[in-house]
Amino acid sequence: MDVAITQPPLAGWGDHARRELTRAGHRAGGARELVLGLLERQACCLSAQEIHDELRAADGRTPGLASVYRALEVLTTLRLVHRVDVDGVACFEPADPSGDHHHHAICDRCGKRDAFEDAELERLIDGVGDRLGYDVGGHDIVLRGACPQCRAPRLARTAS
Amino acid sequence: MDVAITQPPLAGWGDHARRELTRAGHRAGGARELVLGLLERQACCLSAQEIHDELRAADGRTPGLASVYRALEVLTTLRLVHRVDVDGVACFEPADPSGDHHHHAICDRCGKRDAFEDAELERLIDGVGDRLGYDVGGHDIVLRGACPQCRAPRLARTAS
DNA sequence: GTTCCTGCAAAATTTTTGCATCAGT
DNA sequence: ACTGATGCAAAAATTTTGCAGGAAC
Repeated sequence: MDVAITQPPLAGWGDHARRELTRAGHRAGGARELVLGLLERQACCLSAQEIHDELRAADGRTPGLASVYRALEVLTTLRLVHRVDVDGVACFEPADPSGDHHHHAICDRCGKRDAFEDAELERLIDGVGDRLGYDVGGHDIVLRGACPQCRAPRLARTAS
Repeated sequence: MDVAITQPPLAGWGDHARRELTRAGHRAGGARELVLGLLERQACCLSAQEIHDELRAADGRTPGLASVYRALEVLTTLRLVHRVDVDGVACFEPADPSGDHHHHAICDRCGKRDAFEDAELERLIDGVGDRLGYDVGGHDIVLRGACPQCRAPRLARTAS
């Protein structure tokens, strides 16, 4: 199988991120730690608003939305999280320290976001960058369509 | 060469789009025609604001920004233009009636947007969709990095 | 003469910034 | 104590919507 569906949260990412934040001279504030702690438990990307809502639902203490954005900005700048544009809104997810990364398939119908990775795809993309003469720093791939669950009903209907 | 850099505007796209608009029961208003006419001459994607500014610079008559958005919405719905998210803002470009499409490389430094296509990449992406069980309706690939022009100076400096 | 299209303004959404205050080192 | 981090509110940027008037068919 060439395509792996990445499910589990990234092991050790949280501590790695905390170390890097300290190393970059950042203090351990409450809001950023909450954002970090949430991302740490997350398999796939979340928007700033979703992070804010999740934190409000989970803890009683909710950081301000602005602090969520500021935390995400710092984390993105330090390349500890990746920013992904999903349908016009920015989503964020832990970045694998090893450099591995995945891409996303987003369901048109239910909004579900799946992650996948494919080594051959990465190789091909690198080749494209080279041939374009670009010094490629990163890339994003987004598939849009109907996820297996959402497409199933109409497959069944068609088959009947 | 596997990678083609798509440069020239899409021949015949404008007329195709006008036909499709008529067929869908849309009237030939002034604002949409201006947007269409600009996109027709464009090689790569433009944001709504860029379209608005270009039209103001070119013609004396400038359609309202809202009309630009409305025109783009209609064109996108009819699949006559593709919408691409570039760094958080929506950009639009003519969609090839043949179904061919390209992707983008965006320069971190100068903001230049290049287009490229790669048949093998398309095949691979299709395969990924299949293996995920998605009924893939579309996909976007964006490369970010330094374009040949912007990376050249620092290559020269490194070499000296 | 309908009905759609357009422009303007207002609203909604998403993200950023200013500033006073609080907290970490 | 010093300086960064936070919360709140205001501002900015982007996109959508309401409505009255104008244009296409």
